[in-house]
Amino acid sequence: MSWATVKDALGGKHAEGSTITVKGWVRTRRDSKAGISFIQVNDGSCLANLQVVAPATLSNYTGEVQHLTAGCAIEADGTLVRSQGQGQAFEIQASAVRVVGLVDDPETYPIQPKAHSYEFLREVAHLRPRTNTFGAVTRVRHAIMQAIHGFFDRQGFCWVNTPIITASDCEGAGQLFRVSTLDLVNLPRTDAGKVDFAQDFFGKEAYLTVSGQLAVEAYCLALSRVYTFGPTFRAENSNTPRHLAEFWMIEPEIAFADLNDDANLAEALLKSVFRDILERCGEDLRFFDDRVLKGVIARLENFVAAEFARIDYTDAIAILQKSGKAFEYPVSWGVDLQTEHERYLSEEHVGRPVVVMNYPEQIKAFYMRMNDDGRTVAAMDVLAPGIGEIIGGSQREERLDLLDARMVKYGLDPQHYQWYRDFRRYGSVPHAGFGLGFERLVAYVTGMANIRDVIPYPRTPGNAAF
RNA sequence: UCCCGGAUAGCUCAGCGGUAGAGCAAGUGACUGUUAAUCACUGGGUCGCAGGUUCGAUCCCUGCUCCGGGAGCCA
Repeated sequence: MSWATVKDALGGKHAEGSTITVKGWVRTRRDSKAGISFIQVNDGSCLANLQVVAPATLSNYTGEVQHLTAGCAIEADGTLVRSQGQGQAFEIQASAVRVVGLVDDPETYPIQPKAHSYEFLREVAHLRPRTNTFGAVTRVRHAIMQAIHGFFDRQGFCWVNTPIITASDCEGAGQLFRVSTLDLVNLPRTDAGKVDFAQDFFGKEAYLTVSGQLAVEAYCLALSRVYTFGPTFRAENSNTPRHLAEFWMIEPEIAFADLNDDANLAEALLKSVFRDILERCGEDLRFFDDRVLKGVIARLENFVAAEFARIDYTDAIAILQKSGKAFEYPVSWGVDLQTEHERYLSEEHVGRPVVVMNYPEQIKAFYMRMNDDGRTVAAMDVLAPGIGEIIGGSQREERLDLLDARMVKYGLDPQHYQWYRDFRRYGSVPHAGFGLGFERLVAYVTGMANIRDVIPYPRTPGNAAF
């Protein structure tokens, strides 16, 4: 590109005194009757704005420059100079300011130079990337994605693109979105009166994926180290700051590995990503620390520095029972841990990330590996202070007879999982993996409290706007 | 889905049984190498929707819609 980014202009990538062009959107304009206007320009390349100093001698000064308002798109040519004012090292002494796109009606332009509520900004999700917060979220989200791919690449993993449309009638987790081309108001019927899915696009019932795990296990048992990273869909009526109907999930799967290897991988991944972000996203993180959540940087630094605690579910239950806390949900062996229990364990009892391992088999999915005690499975959850469950994973049941037994116990027909059972028939090996909710990770890194504000266009029950 | 809370100007909010206010934003002017500049003036509202009570409802009551917080489900 033949013009300079704001990031490069402020970051010393262009020589002082050189003539450059910048292009971006006006954040604010201040006029001085001494004969100049100050235009804060942002192009999203970084958090900071570039101050364009426009002299009254410009031919379009009174006609255009003095009518610039927040949101207008401009190009400015000028000399990069040290700023005479406080607040920025460099600025542009403009020789020309061209208006590329004006704001039709400044009074109703939603993004004003003031604090907006997140709730309001969700209603203008197409314009909120123009705010400091959403610009920073977008850059950090990108950097996290790069950091994840970078980590796996260095570790010899292959990124496997598992299907988004699936015909597996039970992937194990959550309500499914149906995918169909049938005419809903005139459904084809079988003689028995049932909907005739044989006439549907795929010749059978199909859904959006709730997990790529079963599909990626096939590649794990050939390439040893693989992961999926893609959109995931859950049709649950969840209305919380931690749930989306459409979100992105990372699911690594490793062969010749047990639950401890799995926990080691989870710890290494998270720490590697946080280290990268601390190193790469300093300006944006300082903004989050200052304006969004005090202490978010220290939280990341502590996360990187501390060893994860690891406790058995059975021990966790004992700890909770001895805590003396009056929990809303009573604790006993066999119950799933509630949010309040997870918070106590990670925030109060150990004060750092904790991996809870080996859960009762009846509260976990059919594919998890039965432990030798006959009553727990090799499952783990990673609980982080301040966000709760961020990772859920397990060692997979690699023994066919035990897998079949668990399927039957869950009311699943092994006939429907022949391809999945094949892995256990042909060169089966111990393997393990986990699921990491990408938006929960972004929320944790940025300190944003609501997951709807770390994805560009959130999909939640009753809301698929934009 | 359950429990709480909310909906008043473009935005953030205050207010009151007698047909509405502030700050910011916008427009105009003054002033100034300014930093979410400052000052003055101006325009801007079916007080979420539908019923009910009342002489009169933005205010009280009922229903609905939407939003937020907490919980469940989970990543």
